[in-house]
Amino acid sequence: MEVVMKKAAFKEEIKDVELMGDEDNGELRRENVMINRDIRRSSSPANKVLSFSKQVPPTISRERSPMDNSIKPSPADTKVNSITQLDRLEMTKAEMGEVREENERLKMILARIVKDYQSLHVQFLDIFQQDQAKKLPNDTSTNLDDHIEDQELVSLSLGTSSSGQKKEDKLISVSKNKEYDEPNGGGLTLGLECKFEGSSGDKHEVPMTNVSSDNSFEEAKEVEAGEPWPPSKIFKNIRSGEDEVLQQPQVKKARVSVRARCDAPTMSDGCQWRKYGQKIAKGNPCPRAYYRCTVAPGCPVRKQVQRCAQDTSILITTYEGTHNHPLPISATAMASTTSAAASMLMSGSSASSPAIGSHTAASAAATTTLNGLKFSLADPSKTNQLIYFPTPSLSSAASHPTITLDLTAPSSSSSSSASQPSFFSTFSSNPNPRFSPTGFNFSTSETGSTTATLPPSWTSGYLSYASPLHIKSPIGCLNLGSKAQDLSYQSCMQKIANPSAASPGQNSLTDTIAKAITADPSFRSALATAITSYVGAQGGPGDGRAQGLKWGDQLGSGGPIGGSGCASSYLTNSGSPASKPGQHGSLLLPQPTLGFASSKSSTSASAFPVENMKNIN
DNA sequence: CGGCTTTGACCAGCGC
DNA sequence: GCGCTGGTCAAAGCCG
Repeated sequence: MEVVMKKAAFKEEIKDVELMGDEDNGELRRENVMINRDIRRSSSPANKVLSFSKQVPPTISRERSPMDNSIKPSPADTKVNSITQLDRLEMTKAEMGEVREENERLKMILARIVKDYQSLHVQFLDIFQQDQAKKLPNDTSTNLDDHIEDQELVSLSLGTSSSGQKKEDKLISVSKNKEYDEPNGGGLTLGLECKFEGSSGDKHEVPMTNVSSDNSFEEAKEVEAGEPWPPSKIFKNIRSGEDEVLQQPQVKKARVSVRARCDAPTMSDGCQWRKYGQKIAKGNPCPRAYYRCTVAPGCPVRKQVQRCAQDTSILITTYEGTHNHPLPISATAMASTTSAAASMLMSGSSASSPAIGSHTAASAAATTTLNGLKFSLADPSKTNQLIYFPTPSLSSAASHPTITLDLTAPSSSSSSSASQPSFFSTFSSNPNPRFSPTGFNFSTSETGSTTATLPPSWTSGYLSYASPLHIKSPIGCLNLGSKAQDLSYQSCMQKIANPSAASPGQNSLTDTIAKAITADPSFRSALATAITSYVGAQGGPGDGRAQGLKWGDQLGSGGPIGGSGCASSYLTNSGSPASKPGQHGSLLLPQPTLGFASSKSSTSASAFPVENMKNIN
């Protein structure tokens, strides 16, 4: 019913926009014709008098008309007339300028109207598709389903996919609306707004519309390290604002782990953490540190920090729990990412758990809707999978749904195919049908063979979250969301990840990918959510909106982010001033970043503009 | 002196 | 039931 109503509403909207657009187009065209005609007349010496006639009373024109022989101007009159003509010429020039400006304005208005229309159209199509998908049985055995799936799922496994990766390994899919280079952004809020709890800290508002009841955000298991998180012990400690846990005791809270190259002991995520333990985990000589959020007493959020056994330069930070307090903006950035990932995971796992576990006939593809995004949990054996189910080798202890955000640049030695830093998503699950560890990797990794890999061009473009969605640059600007956000994310990421990654030859690929991404509002939303999380929001407290951020340049310029020593290889990609103990330079960054800094710097994270991070939960 | 880190002990879950 | 492992606690020490 809702979908039908939405459809109807969108149809109305689209009709309105169409009508308005047509009307406006007609009016604008007429206006432009008139204006251009005037301009032509004005600019043509022969027609100068005619153009004046528009402003000058007919009597005057007639006075100067050469055809009017009855009035012969005297020499004095001629002199006066010439002076008058000079004045009029000046007036014409000024008028031309105004006309040009007006013309430009009209053009912009027209473009905006067209964009709006396209946005609405995309939204309508998306809703229509969702409606259609609902009507269709889950049984994908039919060709019809396959066809629809093919339509809706478009692989983004372009570019740096591993050699062994086939097209069938598509993990990330976008809808078929590829034809829209200017997908809508108007309706895609992406759920990136971080709302402050205000006085009632209990309510954790999660922007995600379709997040499962478990809004709380948990950290992903360290999939790569193969170290499953222990089960639900956390629940005992996390109570405040964790009602959802009680509601769904069988579902463990999602965890989100972030992999990033970092020299610093920890990543500075804008939060204040206190170390409360350290363990040597099995299979990893590097100790695992346990941190507890100290921003507010009783905050249940914890994080674990451990270096990757294979590559000690990679720092794996796993977040778990729900903040019950406002957070710095930088924390919001991370929170948004993790929240989005966790929400995706949670909603996906809950929606698809049966399919995952049983691999029944209906397991071919379960669709998870997150904030309007559709993330399909698909059977690994099928093509067009959005979510990849990794090896069962993950121990059953991996009872937590997990998402891994991988920001690590590909290791030349370990990465088989990806020679460029890239994003990819890894959705994984263990045999445990209930809690599928899920990886959401935004980069290449050693496990890239089992993950969808986005092309390196991702890092070479311009990705902005703004409305409307459109390609802004040949490299591929993704304008996501409805907010006046302008994030030069890709350029930033490129600088961060690999300055040399963006080669001219990749532009076409980038375009293709950008188009593919922008074609699907759902994926845009997901992508935007995840990316925005990293990019962060600039909005102040109370203004949860991620606002126009342009931190790519700053990142690239080796700005104060250097203070955040961590993930330097990715975010600064240079010998950024490695964070020294006690160095808090990164905290001066106005723009949210994946500020990676030493653990000590975290204590000063409050220097960041405060923004709510609770949507992580 | 307060806050934080360190570190060994303790507890709980899970597999065998 | 036992051992292994992950996670947490809390005392001791360190630091600003």
